[in-house]
Amino acid sequence: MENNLHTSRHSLSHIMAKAVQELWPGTKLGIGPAIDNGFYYDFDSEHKFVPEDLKTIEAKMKEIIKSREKFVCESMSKDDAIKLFESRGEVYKVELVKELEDGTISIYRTGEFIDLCKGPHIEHTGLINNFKLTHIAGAYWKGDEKRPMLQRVYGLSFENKDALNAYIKQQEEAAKRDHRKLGTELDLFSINENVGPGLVLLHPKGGMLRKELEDWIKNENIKRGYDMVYSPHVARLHLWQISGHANFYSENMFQPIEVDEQKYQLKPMNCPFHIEIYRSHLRSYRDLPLRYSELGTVYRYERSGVVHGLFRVRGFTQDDAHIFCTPEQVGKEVEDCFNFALHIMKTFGFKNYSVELSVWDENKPENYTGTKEDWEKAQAALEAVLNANKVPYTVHAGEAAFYGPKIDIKVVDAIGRSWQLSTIQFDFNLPGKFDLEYVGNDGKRARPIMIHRAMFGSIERFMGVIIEHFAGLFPLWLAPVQVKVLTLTDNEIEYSKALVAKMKMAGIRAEIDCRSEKLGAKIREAHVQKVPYSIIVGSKEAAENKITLRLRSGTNMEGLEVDDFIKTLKEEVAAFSLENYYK
RNA sequence: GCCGAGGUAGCUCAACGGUAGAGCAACAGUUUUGUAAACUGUAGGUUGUGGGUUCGAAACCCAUCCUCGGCUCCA
Repeated sequence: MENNLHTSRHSLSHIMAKAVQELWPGTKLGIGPAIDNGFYYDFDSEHKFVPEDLKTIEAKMKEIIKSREKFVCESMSKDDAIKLFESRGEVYKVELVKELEDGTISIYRTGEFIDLCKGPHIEHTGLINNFKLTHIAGAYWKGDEKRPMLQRVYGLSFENKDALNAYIKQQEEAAKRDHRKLGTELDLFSINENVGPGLVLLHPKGGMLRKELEDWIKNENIKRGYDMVYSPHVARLHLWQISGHANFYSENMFQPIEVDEQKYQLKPMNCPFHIEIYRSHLRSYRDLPLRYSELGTVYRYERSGVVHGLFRVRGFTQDDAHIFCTPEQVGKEVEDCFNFALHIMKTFGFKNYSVELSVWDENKPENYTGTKEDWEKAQAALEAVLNANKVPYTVHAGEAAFYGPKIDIKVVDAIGRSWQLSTIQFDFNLPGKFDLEYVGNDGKRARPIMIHRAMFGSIERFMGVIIEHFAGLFPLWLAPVQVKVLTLTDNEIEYSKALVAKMKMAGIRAEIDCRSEKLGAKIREAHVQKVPYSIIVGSKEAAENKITLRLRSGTNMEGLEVDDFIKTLKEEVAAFSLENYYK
């Protein structure tokens, strides 16, 4: 069934291309594959597609579908294929054919329409039963920004109309948990035009969420033997020249600023600072491994079209750490980092994540520092950890950092895009650049190995991901407001204020809602703001010195002792638990 | 950065060449409420910004900034 769907999606892309060429003769074809939810085709056309064209194309496609035209496969020699596509002006197809290995080439005809294609296809166009064109976007030919930009038309297609509608419905539901939308609704953060693109303002509730995350990760670091360090946001450009960032990373850096005729650079990474701390003493093998951690705020110049909510910003804080160790220690250190990352996935309840091993592109050594031998050794070391832990992973060539290979963990956002969180990176560039040393047990100087790692990745991105993951319904320990006390009348204000004060003293984030609104309105507001627990106080509660608890689900628990409630709440918080999450 | 679509009140949107409006939120008053929105009123905008066209511009043109969907790139 899955294969059939893939085939019919691919056939749809042919039908769309045929429709477009009939509507706008002279349109050249790029590529047109089936994708996860449908299909697309890239066109080079003098006609600039506008959204209204989608309806026109759809109508034309429906005609083609009605005509039940056959998909006919033909084989021919490479030379004949080149001649055929040249005669039709299909320059992109000619380029594709030329890249194919010598031998027989297959093409598919649908009436007059011809496409280079290895198939398979459905038998005839009449077998298509549903599709919907969704949007137009630009896409570089062969994904290369130096090549022409083609116009890509996307379409959706599923087994049947119900499945298509279900998909559209699901996307609409997913959009409701978009962190940018929830960020405004729950008053967590804003990104303001005066401040600048990609620069985040955390409002009090977002600030509290971040504080909880920071406390948690600092604790986890300390438990695992990390030291905490702090470093400045700028440093002399000289530092970045030593590290190589000024050469290999300059495209991603803000322009230097001049102070007292010296150039200073806003930091895009924290590594050089931690290295300078390492260099502040002569180190012994007995000192290693040294693990320096910092919530380091970095600034990167991101091109204007790529910033995206909290996911891709220009100023962000990494839960960064650098581990300096001997070659013998490196395997265990990488493994510990990897398990740390898995611990995060578990604590926050992520089940849908993927592990990637990012290695260099050996055809482009000029983009990297280090020798071939370095790279192969390091990649083998990372691979060994993944294999030993029996983790499924994929290898991505050319996605390594310029200074070394890495293990990345990615999670999927509300609408299916995947974002990198944890990263564990090998570095054989910086120890050499900064001439790092330690004294071995033989009394000789040796070069330490350096590992960069971030577990959340960046706190901003991580916050964005958990906002979507929990759809704003944070587990108790993360909820910016944990308890809202709702008064029934003004007579209960005094008792309620005392309750709030008592909870605050116990370390619970409680607020009062004593507006002159009806109880229903206060409950609604607390619900919309996704507060985990509400306490309702009327004359009965105040007289008996008790509380009525209302859970997020709507369940009520009457006649509770305040002290008991505080105790249970504190236990739930301390457990960092997702157990009570759905109650 | 590139292709395309957009920026109107705090939020969601309307008006689309002829006096900028609505709902929610905010604020004030009234109401004192028992489980998902009380009532009345008030205030809030050089329509992103800067130019231009026009008797007249939120609307048309140019530039620029920002946002969104992709591409490319990344934590």
